[in-house]
Amino acid sequence: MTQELRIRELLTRLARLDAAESWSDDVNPAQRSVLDYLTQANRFSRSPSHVADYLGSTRGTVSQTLKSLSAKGYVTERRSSTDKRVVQYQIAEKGEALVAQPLRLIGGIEGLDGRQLTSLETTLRQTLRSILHQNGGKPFGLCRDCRHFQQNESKSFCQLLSEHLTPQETDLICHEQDPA
Amino acid sequence: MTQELRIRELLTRLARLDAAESWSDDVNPAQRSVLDYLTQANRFSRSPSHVADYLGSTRGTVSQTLKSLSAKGYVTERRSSTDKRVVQYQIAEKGEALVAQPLRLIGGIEGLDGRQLTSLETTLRQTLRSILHQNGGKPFGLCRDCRHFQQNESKSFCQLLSEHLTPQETDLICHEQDPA
DNA sequence: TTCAAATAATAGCGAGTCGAAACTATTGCA
DNA sequence: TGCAATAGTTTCGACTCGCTATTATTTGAA
Repeated sequence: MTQELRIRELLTRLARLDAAESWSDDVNPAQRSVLDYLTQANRFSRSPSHVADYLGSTRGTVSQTLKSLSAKGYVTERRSSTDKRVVQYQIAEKGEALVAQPLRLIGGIEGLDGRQLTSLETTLRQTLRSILHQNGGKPFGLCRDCRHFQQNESKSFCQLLSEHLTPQETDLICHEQDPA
Repeated sequence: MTQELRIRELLTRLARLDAAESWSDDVNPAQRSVLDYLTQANRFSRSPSHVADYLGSTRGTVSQTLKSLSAKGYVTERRSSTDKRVVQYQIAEKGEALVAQPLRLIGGIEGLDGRQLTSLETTLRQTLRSILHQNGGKPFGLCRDCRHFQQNESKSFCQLLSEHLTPQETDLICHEQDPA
């Protein structure tokens, strides 16, 4: 048993325990992951395709998950006016309340000291980048770390989409993000 | 967004990408997790109950998963002679071959340097221990790290189960393990 | 010794995931 | 204008998951 295999085991086991716990009354782990993503993604990145790309899933599966969440009132959906094919999802209050609930994994992570936390985040992020590179996947990084991000006198702008950005939006995930 | 939440996201996202990839022709991620566990667990720890405890799942679910794996020839099952209620599963050659296949997550982890690897393993293990403690769960540690483990002149013995152990067995997971 | 409680495994239910493939509606480009 | 690409949905079959019985078997206490 190599160290790499042991680490994979640890990683998947932690995630599994977290998933087992993240069941709530009527939201399963996959649905919760979608809610987690929606709270972090900007308004250009909340369609079924983007969620599917982010989660390594398929449009079909995510479409069903979003429909189910919508039916239960955790998200709201709206057809885009500019491109009538796309549907923009938005987390509802009920969804935000659920995401805010604490989980044991968080509790476990909180037991680590500051140096360990920073080191852990760096290492995991590096691993993720490497996997995404192998997959040819998008990085889904933050708006403000993007090549197309522009800031003038506290006003932010996306050059790619030609859109103005509110201050909060610069800290959200964008599906078009291309690290600067 | 706190650092703890970001780390949870990273962890679950890595696991999800790994799961998405770990589909093979006819084995899904949950089934693969069971196979992974069976390759690491000793002969006292391979019943549906133990697998369920380890994976944070339920006996019902695991029972079906094992039946399915058995039907496809990845594991073999045998009724215990001492306690006729228990079923002992055993990984088959076909199962071992599948588990040995490399995954992208492993590739990503391999990109880390030695210090990072060790630090990552330590930190994840510490987090896991903390979560299990909150859950009241069993640690599922290795035989040789157990309170009931005894070694005399290269002969190993489990005091709890009054069983002799082969050298290989001392490096396997035991459901009764109680850290020394 | 006997009999009830505990334990191990399994079965059935309903909602939902998952990948894959088929299908509809739009958009964009040549 | 027309046809390929794209976004989303739907359907299919196998399976997971929590839940609630149900059946063996074992254990422990009267």
